[in-house]
Amino acid sequence: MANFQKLTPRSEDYSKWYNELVVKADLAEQSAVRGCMVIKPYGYAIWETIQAELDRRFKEKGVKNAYFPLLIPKSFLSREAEHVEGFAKECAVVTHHRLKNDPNGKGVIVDPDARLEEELIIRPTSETIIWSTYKNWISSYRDLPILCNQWCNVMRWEMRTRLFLRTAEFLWQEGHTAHATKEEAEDYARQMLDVYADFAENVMAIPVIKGVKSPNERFAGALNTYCIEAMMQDGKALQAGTSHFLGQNFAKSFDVQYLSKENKYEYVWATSWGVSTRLMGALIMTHSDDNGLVLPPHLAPTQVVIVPIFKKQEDLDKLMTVVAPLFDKLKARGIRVKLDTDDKSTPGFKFADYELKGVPVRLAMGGRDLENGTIEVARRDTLTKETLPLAGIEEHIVNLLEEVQKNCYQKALDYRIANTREVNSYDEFKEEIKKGGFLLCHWDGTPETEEQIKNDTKATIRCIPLEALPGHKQEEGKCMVTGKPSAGRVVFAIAY
RNA sequence: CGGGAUAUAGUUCAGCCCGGUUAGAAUGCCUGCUUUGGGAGCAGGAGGUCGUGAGUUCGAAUCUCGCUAUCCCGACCA
Repeated sequence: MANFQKLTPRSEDYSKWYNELVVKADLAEQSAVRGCMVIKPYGYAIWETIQAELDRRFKEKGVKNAYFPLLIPKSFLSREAEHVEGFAKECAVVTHHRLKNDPNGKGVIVDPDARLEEELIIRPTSETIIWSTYKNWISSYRDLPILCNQWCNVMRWEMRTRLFLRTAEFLWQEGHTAHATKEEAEDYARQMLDVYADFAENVMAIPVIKGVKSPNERFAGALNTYCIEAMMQDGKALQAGTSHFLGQNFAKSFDVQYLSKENKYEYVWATSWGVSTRLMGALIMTHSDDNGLVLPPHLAPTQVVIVPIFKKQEDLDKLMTVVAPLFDKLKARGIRVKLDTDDKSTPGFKFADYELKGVPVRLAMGGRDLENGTIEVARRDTLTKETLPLAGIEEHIVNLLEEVQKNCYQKALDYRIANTREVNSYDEFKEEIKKGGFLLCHWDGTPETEEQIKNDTKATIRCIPLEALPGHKQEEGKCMVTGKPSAGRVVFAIAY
């Protein structure tokens, strides 16, 4: 094996480990354009599973997919003052529409005569273009609700980027809904939060805290922002999804009104909600270990890999009489299974490589197993293996995949619980926050106090939990900084 | 945008301080043989405008200046 390079261990340098893992597990790589990534086939396959699972859940909620343009007229972004303030600093602007040959013979230059009358903004999010369109779609209460989603790319010109976690261009879905009443819109924003939480926990095996954002962390232009927050293995928080109740802000900015049953004009109520390729970062930092990626089975492009161990073609032929039917049986059970008969790399290499790629279950069969009627079953999450009778192994594999899925979730949840603690004084807070994790504290509800805490410690309020966390009560108290009354403990953490 | 560093083979890096024929290593890649139950071994081979532009010099990867790009720290952001 000579100088094969292992991953940097997490304990040594967590962010180095992350960067290496993303590249070595073949998920993504840096592109020629600063801040933009190439998502490689293996990484994209995982994203496609995320898309498929979410898309199905959206459709169950009555959502339809649509597509709105990449480019947004600059004037649209001026309509909603608060909204534009949130994004103005990170927008890419299209100013010209033509290139021409450089008269000095050095390739092409931007044709100065081709300046756009109105500059176009590459979407940082699509509220404005969508609401300018919804205006044309809505005239009566009969047109409501409108429940649209789009899968697309957006661009936010970030200063500092990291693969999946923060890139200048990223993939996401953005849902945009229009409702007749405030109650319906608020309820819908909440429902979509539940969709996200259900998806995160049951498919990605990531435990999340459902909550509301404090005013400082709220989406620009929203009246209320709901979120799901997850804890990474280094104790930092990562926002995994958001759902906004936008009130009538965009309806008023774009003059979207409907005629009610009572023949009165009313402004429409709105929501928007989204998750992005950042979920890939959450996935990696929740489950993976020093040997590589760990994928929960529900998300793994390959759930089971079968590795026959052979020296000669005859050996493989013999093994195939057993392994090929097994492959078919597993496939028939709906398992995403791969049979690796490649003779160009050794079993040892394959074992290490499938571990790096996070394949949940690995089956190995060689001459000894063939004689004994057994097969070696290795699970990625625990790195354990056992030799089992081949007869009826499919049933075991089906159950094992579910067990791995559950274990991934439980491990992550145990970690979060172990690193979530109540803190009552600000002095204690300043010490505890250095250790990472979530701190449950009383806060007086003012942006000023949150700002002060952020300046002192870099910690922010990740959310105001909607329900009590396991092992903790929702209770009134006094703000740890000002001593003023607090309605309940909120979650503080250092965030990604 | 401030502060620091780096730029040499596909990748990671050595060489630079102290200028001198043909710029090295590891890994990866290609070929052949031998191998295959935890990242195989041996032999051979291909692969470089030394980021870019100027300057100093008989001579520059090496010294000087400009430019560009990347990375780290800060600021900004979710």
